[in-house]
Amino acid sequence: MKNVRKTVAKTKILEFIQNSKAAVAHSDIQASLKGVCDRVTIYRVLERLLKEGLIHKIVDVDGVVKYAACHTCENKFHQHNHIHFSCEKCKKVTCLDTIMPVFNLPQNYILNSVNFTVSGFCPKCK
Amino acid sequence: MKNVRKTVAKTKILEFIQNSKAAVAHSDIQASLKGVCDRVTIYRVLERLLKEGLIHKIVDVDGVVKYAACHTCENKFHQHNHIHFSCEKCKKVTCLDTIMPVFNLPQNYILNSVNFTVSGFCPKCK
DNA sequence: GTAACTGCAAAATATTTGCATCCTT
DNA sequence: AAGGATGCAAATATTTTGCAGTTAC
Repeated sequence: MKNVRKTVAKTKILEFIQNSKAAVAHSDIQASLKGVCDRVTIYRVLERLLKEGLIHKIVDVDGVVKYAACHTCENKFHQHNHIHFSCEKCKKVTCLDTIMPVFNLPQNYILNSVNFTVSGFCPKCK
Repeated sequence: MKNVRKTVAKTKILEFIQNSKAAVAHSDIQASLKGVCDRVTIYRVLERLLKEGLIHKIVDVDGVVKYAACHTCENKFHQHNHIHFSCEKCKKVTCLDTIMPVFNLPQNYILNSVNFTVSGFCPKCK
């Protein structure tokens, strides 16, 4: 088992993600932590945070990769089958923890994980 | 209104997509049409096919962009709120036209489009 | 002290743009 | 003939990798 270390970069990046109401892209982090750490370090820290289960990764409708804190995840059990809402105007991606889509896969398909993204206008932009 | 032309590249690319059971990536098309047309042409043709509503674009769980024919779309009305299934073993993405997830957005959110991707194992790989 | 982490350079990928030329209508 | 489509070169963007030096524990 790999040792997990607490570093400045990791702390700052995690704080930034946790303090953001919407999911953030690599470029958002880079802009916010200008001078604090390298582009590459951000990629590597994000990878670790994902592996440690502190954040989750969202690929939004446009193919932009974003990250959000795992507020709703209890410990090891990641419950990511909620919907991510992507606003077409302000471009913000938010996790709609409150609703959960209902569906059944056809026979013989085995479900592992779910990535639901819907887009439209958020309450502020509508 | 822009004029729409029928060209060799366009015909071949559309055929290839329509004959594929799973959604295809740019690289799949390129591999299949080696020598027939340029990388850049493929990008541009895909753009046109999208605009003309003959194919639709899927960003899969890994962020890979894929394209599939619009079998289920009647003319102008694109009904893309079906689920895309991404197999973790064979990496194929298929459209599950038969099922439709049920959900309700929280108040004041306006829904425009939907992108549902689930992953796991397809019947062949399970 | 050791293994994890970081920064910098560079490679690998993916996508876009400009422009001269070719082809469909 | 005219304007859309294509090929090639090159720019841009995004992510990954290698490696030497630094830091957390």
